[in-house]
Amino acid sequence: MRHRFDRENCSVARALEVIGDWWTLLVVREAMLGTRRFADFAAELPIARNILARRLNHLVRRGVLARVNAGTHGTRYEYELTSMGKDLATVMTALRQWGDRWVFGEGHEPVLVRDRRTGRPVPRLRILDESGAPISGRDLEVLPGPGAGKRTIARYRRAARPTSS
Amino acid sequence: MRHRFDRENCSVARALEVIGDWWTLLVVREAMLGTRRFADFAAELPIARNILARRLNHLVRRGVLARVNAGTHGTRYEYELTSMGKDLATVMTALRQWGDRWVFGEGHEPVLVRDRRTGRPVPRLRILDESGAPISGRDLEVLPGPGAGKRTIARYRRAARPTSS
DNA sequence: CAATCTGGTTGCTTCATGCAACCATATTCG
DNA sequence: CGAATATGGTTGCATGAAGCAACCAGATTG
Repeated sequence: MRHRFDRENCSVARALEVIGDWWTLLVVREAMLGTRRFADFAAELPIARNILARRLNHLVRRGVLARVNAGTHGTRYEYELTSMGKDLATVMTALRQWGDRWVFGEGHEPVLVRDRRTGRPVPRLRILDESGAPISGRDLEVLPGPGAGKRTIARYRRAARPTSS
Repeated sequence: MRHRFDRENCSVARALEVIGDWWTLLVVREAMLGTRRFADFAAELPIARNILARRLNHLVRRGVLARVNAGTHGTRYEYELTSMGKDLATVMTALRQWGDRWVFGEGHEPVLVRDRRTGRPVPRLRILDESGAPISGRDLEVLPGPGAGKRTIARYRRAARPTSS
């Protein structure tokens, strides 16, 4: 059976357990673009309908989407992003910018995201310190956090290796 | 057969084609923590060895990792991040912070990433404009970019919908 | 130069994904 | 109101991806 990251003590792994399945992040992307109904997701994405149903259910169960009743004469569902889902905007932006840069290349971006107020494109996300200055990769230090388990602690004791730049 | 995003005109989809497979991003995470050799990846991650081999090859072919010869009496390989790979730090940080916040919750982070110079944790990534002020989700506007195909353009003409907050 | 370690590959099994057909309920139209 | 159609799925089957264990060639060590 495919390995699950459900019990893994790592935020990246656990995040992937929620949004790491094939198609899942594209479903979220559609939701961010305003898609709300099953048929519209199915029309925008070349995804199999049974898989779409599974992904939507999964995202609802995990709290990324909410299923709201939109029927007038009975029940008819729509899907909307929760706060948890909207908060994926940062992940989505990071991923889009990485793809823009390394897959398509500057000047060949398929979509442009800009600030409606100024009309200027959204600048690249950067890892900044509290004063707003960039932190270089070499200055990033990884160590066990308050929720670390024994295994994590052992591992970081074993490896006082620098993260790559 | 599983659908491929190879020809999709969307940076998110194309980025997922590179790093979206099950396990792939955790392999990259290990590389960022300093792991370089097959056996060490295998020891840190509960991944099947044939899948690990496949992932490493895929990442090398796509330019995220480089395979360098580290043998003294013959060929022995190590894997190191390329610039393309190192640039995934932003994606990784966004994903880790999202998992920290929504899966583990504040104060229960399994690992802490901090600025070596100050000892302070890395603040949350934010979508900022050029002057450093946060851009609200409501102010993000999505439109076809210079590399947009006909389908993308038609789609955005059809849908002048706001992105969610 | 024999023993062992490294870095995989191969074969088999099980699960995830894709495709097409089907179906119950909601909605619309005459 | 009743018939026609659209919506939002589910089910069954085929194929490919991931897990497991055994195996193997070349590199390294004693």
